[in-house]
Amino acid sequence: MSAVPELRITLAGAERVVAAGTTAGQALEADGRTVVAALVNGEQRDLSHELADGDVVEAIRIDSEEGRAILRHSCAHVLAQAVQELFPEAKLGIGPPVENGFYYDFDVAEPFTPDDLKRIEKRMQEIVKQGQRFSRRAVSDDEARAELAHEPYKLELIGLKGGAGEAAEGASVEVGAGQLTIYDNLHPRTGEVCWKDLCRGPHLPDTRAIPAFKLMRTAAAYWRGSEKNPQLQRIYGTAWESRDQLKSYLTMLEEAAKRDHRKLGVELDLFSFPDELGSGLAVFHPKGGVVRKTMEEYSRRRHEEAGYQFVNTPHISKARLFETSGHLPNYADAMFPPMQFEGADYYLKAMNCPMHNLIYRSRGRSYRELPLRLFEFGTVYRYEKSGVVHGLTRARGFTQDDSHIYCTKEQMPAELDSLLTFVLDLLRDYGLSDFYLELSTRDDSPKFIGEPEEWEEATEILRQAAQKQNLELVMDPGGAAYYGPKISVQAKDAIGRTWQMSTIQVDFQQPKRFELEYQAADGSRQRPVMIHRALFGSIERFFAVLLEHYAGAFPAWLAPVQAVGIPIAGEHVPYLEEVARRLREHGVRVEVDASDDRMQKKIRNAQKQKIPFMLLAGDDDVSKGAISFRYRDGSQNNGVPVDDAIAEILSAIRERRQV
RNA sequence: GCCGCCUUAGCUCAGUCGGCCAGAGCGACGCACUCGUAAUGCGUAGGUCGAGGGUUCGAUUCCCUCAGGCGGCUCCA
Repeated sequence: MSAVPELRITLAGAERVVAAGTTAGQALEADGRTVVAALVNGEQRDLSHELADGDVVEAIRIDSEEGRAILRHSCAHVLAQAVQELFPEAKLGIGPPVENGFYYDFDVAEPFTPDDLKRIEKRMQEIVKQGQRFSRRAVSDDEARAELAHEPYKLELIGLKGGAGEAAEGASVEVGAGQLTIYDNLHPRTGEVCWKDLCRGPHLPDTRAIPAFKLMRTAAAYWRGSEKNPQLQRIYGTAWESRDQLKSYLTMLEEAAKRDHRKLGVELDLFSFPDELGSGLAVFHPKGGVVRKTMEEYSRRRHEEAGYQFVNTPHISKARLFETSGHLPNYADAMFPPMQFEGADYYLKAMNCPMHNLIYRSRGRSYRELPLRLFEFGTVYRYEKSGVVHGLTRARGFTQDDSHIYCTKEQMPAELDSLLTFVLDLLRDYGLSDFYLELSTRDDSPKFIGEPEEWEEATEILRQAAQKQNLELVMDPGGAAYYGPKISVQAKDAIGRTWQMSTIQVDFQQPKRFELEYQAADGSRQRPVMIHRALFGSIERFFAVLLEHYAGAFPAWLAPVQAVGIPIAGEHVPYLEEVARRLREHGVRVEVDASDDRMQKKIRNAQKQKIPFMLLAGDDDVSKGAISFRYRDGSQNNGVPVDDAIAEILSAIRERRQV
């Protein structure tokens, strides 16, 4: 034993010997600005964490995902401190980091105003500038209770310790499973405790290590995520490792706002939500209608090729059908209330499957018919609560490209496999290319019905089908439909947001409830398995996703107006009309702008309408039997012979190419 | 459904600390202009200031209720 005991540690992969009492920060030679925390034996620790013999230490940089989360969490503390200084009666909820930012929940008598937010942000800046130290201190449960006697929500969390996963989304950052800790914010010179919070950590070394943050908005949120609990006032903020990063995040938000489908829908005259119809009910205008028609026609063709049969079903039905399907007992409150007449209750349909089951059942079925694939663009109506309606992505009336596949259990693996491939291929044709898959399974919630063995079997088959696609597979326990597990295809759009697109669900329940049967080769009667599958999810939602993905600049095959003729002067209109006539013969959606606007204005208008091809013609073009292209990016291709121009447009449309 | 904010012309937005005929730009319509790659000029029409109720001598403005929208929460078969 030497006088100064030594520790053997592994630092960034290399063996090292350091003096006892060395902190993670010292070992890493961390500046506390770029390296803000440490990973010790796989656990996140403060830089001030004292190392033990055998520890494996790695740096956490502020510009890593983990580092940003720590930064944001620390920033949430600063927010809470500022709020409690300005509103001493505010009680603390939880304050975790979230994607791109953080929030903190407070119980206050009055909701925060935009003005309050400004004051809070200003106070936060002062705290950041002051450079208060985050200091960790272990406490017993009883000590914590005594110190936090005036914080009822924190006391509740202490009581839930260990079951933190169930306490609330994000509560695990307050209380981990083991020892409770409190973080004190210490004044940089006096060392006096300015503020403290129950927290598992880790944190930045001090508040000055927060390079850039901004408070974003306020909102109410239920305590511990349950509508039975009181609502707290939540403040959302964002924080980044540099001012530039903050700025580019804010720019990204602006870009996202610009391509919001609700805004583009008005600007491009695609659809609207007349108040007279009611919330969540859209009408498609001619330009939106033609995009939709094109999407549907292509989908129909592909389904035909893939062996689907087309069916049609009505929009309302007697209650009995939805009792049989199990929807009414389980999901009555998501359906519009019934209409009564002729002594019966009629419901607007909220799903197509029960009606497809009736088609299956309309006569005896042979194993030779399976897999039987029924397809319908089926419009459904769901009573979405008033606060959740959101443009076309969350509507009360929408059309599913819905199909139900009836097959034998043995056919299921092959069917699911080809189904997933079909779905992904089709999505790629619409221009989405970045996917991952999510497998939603049951948990022990009572909402899931059916035998656990059936669930396991179906889940396993889905998992295998998913793994064959060589895509990332994310598990979603508890996210299944009540009747069976599902795979959903999540697609990333042009600015990196993910959207749930197609879902594929296995259902053992409805075949039982509807007593669906087929006659097997051996003459016995067997029960088919049912696979629910919507590719777009809903046409309206898919429309919105594509609209945002392309920021309104649809590829030529989908664009409402594919080409517009722009005469240099009025005398060139007949020439362009002739070009347009020839294009129309090939089914191209083309207009000639014969208005008395100036040519430059016509270009501007076409540009704003995001029309793929502008066809200009003046004397030069007319004399050569040519036209001049202007594309959406502003580039030109002048004097192109009309035949070549037509060929170029047709090939872009045929190949579904973005131009 | 819950919390907060919002609703003025087709669109985007001024304005009214309660008071004469409520404004602009874009768009629409009309006239002139006929122009080579993102806005020609002039003129005209267009609003029971989201709906209903209340306070007031007087309400677009203040209060209440409802509808619709936005941001969250909860929910999303």
